Formats: sequence, structure tokens, C-alpha cells
Amino acid sequence: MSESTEAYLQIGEVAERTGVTQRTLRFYEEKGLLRPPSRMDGGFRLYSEDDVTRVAHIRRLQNLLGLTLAEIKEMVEAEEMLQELKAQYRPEADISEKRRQLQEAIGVVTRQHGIVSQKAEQMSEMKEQMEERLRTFERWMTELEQIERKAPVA
Amino acid sequence: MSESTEAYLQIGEVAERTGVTQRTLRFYEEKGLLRPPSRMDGGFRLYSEDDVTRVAHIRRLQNLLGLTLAEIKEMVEAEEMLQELKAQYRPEADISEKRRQLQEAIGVVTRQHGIVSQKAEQMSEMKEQMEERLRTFERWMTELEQIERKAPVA
DNA sequence: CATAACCTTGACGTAGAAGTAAAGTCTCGG
DNA sequence: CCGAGACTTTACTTCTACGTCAAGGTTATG
Repeated sequence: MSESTEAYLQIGEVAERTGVTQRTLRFYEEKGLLRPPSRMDGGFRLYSEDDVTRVAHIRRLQNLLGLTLAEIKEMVEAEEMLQELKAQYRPEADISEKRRQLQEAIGVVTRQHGIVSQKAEQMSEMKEQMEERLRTFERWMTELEQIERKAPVA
Repeated sequence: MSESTEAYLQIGEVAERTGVTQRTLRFYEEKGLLRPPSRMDGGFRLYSEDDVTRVAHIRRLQNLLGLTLAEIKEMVEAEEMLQELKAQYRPEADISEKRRQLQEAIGVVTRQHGIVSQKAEQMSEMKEQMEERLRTFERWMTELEQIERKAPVA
């Protein structure tokens, strides 16, 4: 009854949990956005929880930042590298190489951060504008209501 | 030498000023995002300053919010109505009709505002996350540097 | 009035991001 | 061991948001 590593998900489950279709998952794999998952003997894909997280991340980059899959791929690859780096953190391998990788990772995230910051700011501006408009409308509305009170509808 | 109403722009100028192509302007017109502009006798399109503003607005909705042209069209149509409303503001026409229109406009802008607010919030979250990561990286980096100081590269 | 620069419509093409269908294979509960 | 349902690959299709000619009409200027 030992279920051993019951941490693997088939494509259908991943699709359901992430809200994307199976086609999309295969498509992302094809495009290099998801590492090819492991497989069952018969060929069924077996995803990890990490993959689920990745998909969610990809979707956020798409929806929030409006990046193309190609752009997202770059980012995701950088993350990949980070994972690696993190994993190898103990083995005192080539330190200056690690520094280089880390440096690059910092660069990538800094760029991402720049994009997000800029967008966030523009967003706030837009929000402000909308609130301003709403206030104007409300004002008009009260004006209209006052007119109506003076000359009510028959 | 009287230049009369020199407030009209040909498509080329509008394209240049808005940063979209002429094709895009015609396309937006086709899709109902821009009202068909007036024309010269020969058929050349004549745009107003308002149209320039509209295009800018459309682009912001596209780039910032990632809306489709169809979605943008809805919004733009609501704005249209508002313009109308604004123009007819003096003529004391059917007041309850005006109220209705205003009510709808408020609804539209409120919805827009909801979208923007939500996105803005998610954006901030993302920004936070990235800053957190950057701090982590910086920490790693200093750690690496300390290791290097202890055992410098030959 | 010629001619360069600008514009017109129409039609076809394209890139990105999947959707959909077909035909066959695997897995697993009974 | 078998059948229902989940999965596989391959290939073709769709949709959005334009890009890119092509062939011709218009306008401004010398």
C-alpha cells in the first residue's frame, strides 16, 4: 500500500489545476517553456508540482505583463539557471562561474523589475484618471437629479 | 492666405504622431474603434485632434491592460456616448434619457476601474516578489564574495 | 500641366498562440 | 483480460492584429 512518490500528475490534472488546456501544455513544452516532463513507460507525461507552479508563472507573465512566449522563455530559462545554481549551492564548484551566473540572474530579474515598475506606475496613473472621471460623472448625476427635482417628469 | 480651419490631419500625420501605421488606423476604423473620419473631396481621410487622442487611448488599453480590440471597442463606444452626452449637455433634452446614459457610462468606467485596480494590485505583488528575490540574490552574492576572499582564485 | 508625394481600396500574407480532429496507444478498475 | 477513459502524435484550422504589395486616384508645387 506504499504509494511511494505520489507527487506526479498527468497532463489532464495539470490542465485542470492550471486552467490551461492539455494542448497548451504540450505547446509550451514544444516551445521550450516547460522542460519535457518525465514519462510513464507507456509515454504518458508525468508532471511535478513545480511544473504547475511554472505554468502559473508563465500565465502571469502573459496576462499581467503581456509578454510573448518568446520573451517569457528567456525569463523562464533564467529561472531555470537559478534553480540549478540553488541546487549546486553546496558543492563548492567553480565559484567565479557561480558569480557569473548569479550576476546574470540579477540582471534578468532587474530587467523584469523595471518592466513591472513602469507598468505599475502607468497603471496607477490610469486608475487615477478613471477615479477622476467617476467623480465627474457623479457630479453630473447629482446635477441632473436636481434639475429633475425642479421639473419632475409628468 | 487664410488657412481657415487648419485643425485637420491627414492619415500620414496621424500615423506619425500616434506611432501606429496608416494600415492600423484604417484597420481600427474598419473594426469600429475609430469613427469614420471626414474626407476631402478626393477621398483623403481628415482626422481631428480628438482622433489622435483616441488612438493613444486605444493603445494604452492594449498595451497596459492587454485587452483585445473587441473589448476595447466596447469601452470606446461607451466613451463615444459620453462625448455625445457632453455635447448635448446644454440642450435640455430628455433628462431621464440622459440619466440612463450617464448611468451606463458610470457602469462602464466602474468596470474598467475594477480591471485596472485588480491588475495594478497583482502588479504590485509581482514587484514585491521581484524585490524580495533581488535581495536574496544580493545576499548570495556577498556570501560568494566572502568565500572568494577566504580562498582566492590562483 | 507634369510630377513627386500622398492617399485610396483590395487582396493576400504572416506571426503568435493556440483549437480541433483523426487515428492509434496506455492504464486501470472490475 | 477487457473495455472505458485518458493519453499520444500529426496535421490541419482558426483568430487576432496587423504587414505588404498592387494598381490606381489626388494634391501640392514648380
